[in-house]
Amino acid sequence: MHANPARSITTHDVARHAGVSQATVSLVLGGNPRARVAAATRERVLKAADELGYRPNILARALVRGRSYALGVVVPDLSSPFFLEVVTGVQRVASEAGYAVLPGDTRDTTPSRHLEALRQRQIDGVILDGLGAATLPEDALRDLKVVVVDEPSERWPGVASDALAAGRLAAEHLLGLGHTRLAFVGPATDVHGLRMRERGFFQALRAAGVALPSERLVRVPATVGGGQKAMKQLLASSERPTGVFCASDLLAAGALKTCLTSGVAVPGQLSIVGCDDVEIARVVTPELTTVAVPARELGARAARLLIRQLEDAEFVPRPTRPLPVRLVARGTSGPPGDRG
Amino acid sequence: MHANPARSITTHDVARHAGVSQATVSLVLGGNPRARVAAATRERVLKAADELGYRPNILARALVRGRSYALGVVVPDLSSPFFLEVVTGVQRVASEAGYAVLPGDTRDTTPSRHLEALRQRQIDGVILDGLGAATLPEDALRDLKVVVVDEPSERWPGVASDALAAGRLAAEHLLGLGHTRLAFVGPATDVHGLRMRERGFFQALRAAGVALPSERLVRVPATVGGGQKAMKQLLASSERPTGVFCASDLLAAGALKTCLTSGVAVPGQLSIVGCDDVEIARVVTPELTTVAVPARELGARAARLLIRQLEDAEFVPRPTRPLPVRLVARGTSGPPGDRG
DNA sequence: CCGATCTGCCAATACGTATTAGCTAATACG
DNA sequence: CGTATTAGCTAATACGTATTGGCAGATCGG
Repeated sequence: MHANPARSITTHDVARHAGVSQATVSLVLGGNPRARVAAATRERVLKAADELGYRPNILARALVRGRSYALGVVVPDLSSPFFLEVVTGVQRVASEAGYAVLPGDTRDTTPSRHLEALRQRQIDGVILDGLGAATLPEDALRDLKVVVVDEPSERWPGVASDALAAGRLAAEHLLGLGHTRLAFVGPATDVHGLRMRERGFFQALRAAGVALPSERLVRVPATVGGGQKAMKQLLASSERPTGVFCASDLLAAGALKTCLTSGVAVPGQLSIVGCDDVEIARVVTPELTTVAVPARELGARAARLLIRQLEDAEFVPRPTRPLPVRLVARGTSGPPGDRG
Repeated sequence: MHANPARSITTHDVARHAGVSQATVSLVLGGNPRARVAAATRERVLKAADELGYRPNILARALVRGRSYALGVVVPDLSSPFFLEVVTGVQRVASEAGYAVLPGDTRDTTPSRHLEALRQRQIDGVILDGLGAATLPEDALRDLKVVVVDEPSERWPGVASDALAAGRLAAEHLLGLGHTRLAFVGPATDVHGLRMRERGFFQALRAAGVALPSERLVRVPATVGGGQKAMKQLLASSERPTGVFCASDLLAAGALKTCLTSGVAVPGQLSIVGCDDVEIARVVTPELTTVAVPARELGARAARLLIRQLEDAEFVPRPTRPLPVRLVARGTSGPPGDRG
């Protein structure tokens, strides 16, 4: 009935136009540089391809090569600036290398279901961040290359930030300012990176001989709203903390907001330290003191690690050093009891 | 040499296991409900597919059907919460309908180049937002279904918010509070939606007989930094405005920040109205008065419109009414000269 | 009981590309 | 000049699925 009105240019068209076979066109344009083709022929093919505006059909290529040149990235929540930044890093590196990226989060699905959808698209590999990858069912990742972010694993290679140091730096900063009544705000989670932030914080407190009673350990969802709620709770507690470490900047922003609207001076009466150093840290007033985590770099490295595995069958990933984090002292931290 | 170690289950495998032909399997599983297959046979095939854990190879399907079930979304900047929200809306609807989404921005590439990459992936259609789509080269979109967001066009169907009303509502809100020394802060852009916000604002001023001298029209990039810069400029001007409309919440957040750090009371000495109502509007203190734009709904509708075109060849998109916006009065606006 | 009609299935082919085995012609070498 | 070798190309096939034309058997009408 209807011949496709605007069928796209194929290798067959190029072949006809250049007076060679389709196979030869494929040899020239198929990306295989070691193919033996006479220089003159190669020229003719390239010229014909150019004139016709040939563009390879990546789907067809994927089908025959068994490689789709597409990667998945799965995070809990793409609206979280931290994860978004990770994905951005992945995107940059991947598209540079000719890979497409299919980002997805698990806000309205489960990791397994999402991975299933990705598998049907024949993605070559996937980057997992913030999912507690260890708890995923065995075969959700079958014959898929996997790289995990911020989560050490026997099964898969990964990249990580120095989350332990993040917690420690926050603690040392507050302790160094003279705070001893401290609080921790974070989500109840089995995500390794977040657990490590927490652990680093408590280790440093213990090392300094500072105790933290359980009423100053507040568990809330890692959102702005969670931060507000946590701070309300802390302000109402019998012995108010003078320094609070929030496991993410969103939490810290929420905590700060509650302070400002409750008339609690920051950092005069209360110091707040966040974690991540995402844009929001510099938007609120005063700007957040926080621990900078190289999210984009994490994503970029994860992508490189994954692609390297895909392109080089020999490549065996070695465990890598965690990426350093650093404390960025800004406006929400200062000595305790200082009203100015 | 190496037979694929874990080749996935194909229709052939299912066929063998069920004792039917591959064609029959395809008829049963190929999604074509009007296929004539005996109930008993259909059962056998479904059972076999289930037992083997068959999952269709979408790439192969795409190749033969000439449809990839993948959509592109192109925006200027995915780190902008507004565009991100649009993309989220697209994602939701698209994945519901079995389409994959390839989001991309043009921060480090051009629209044309990005579209070229998407074309090679054989995407079925693309949603464009904030790109000044009218200026795209003709054939960057050849044989692609296109839907534009916030941009009326002869060539392509689209969905839009009532950007004119957004500007007008902001103006009327400020005028209604008694402000007459107003300012506008926005990017220099040819993006239609942003132009309309601007136009709506100025129309309402004119209707009220309020003039706005050019020194109170400030052009800066639509970022937090841009907002800070713009506000610095306005505060330094000979006749300070008492009310400022910023074309986006990021700008407004930046403007607010400059006020807070400069000791200018908001809304006591200066009122600020943003636009978009993204999360940041409720994170800053005081919370931003802003015009809520249904970004996610825009994305969702754009996706539905695009998919509808793809699935139903008969479907002819009709121009649609712009989505309503509404003013959300929060903490950054109040009567002029009020020091409280 | 025979032709017509319909049902249910399958063989074959196509989609666009990559890859391999093999063919031809040219070159090398004795 | 004859044979071995190589360079350069092509025919054929595969990837996994969808689709169509047709075939065998069943059903129906008279």
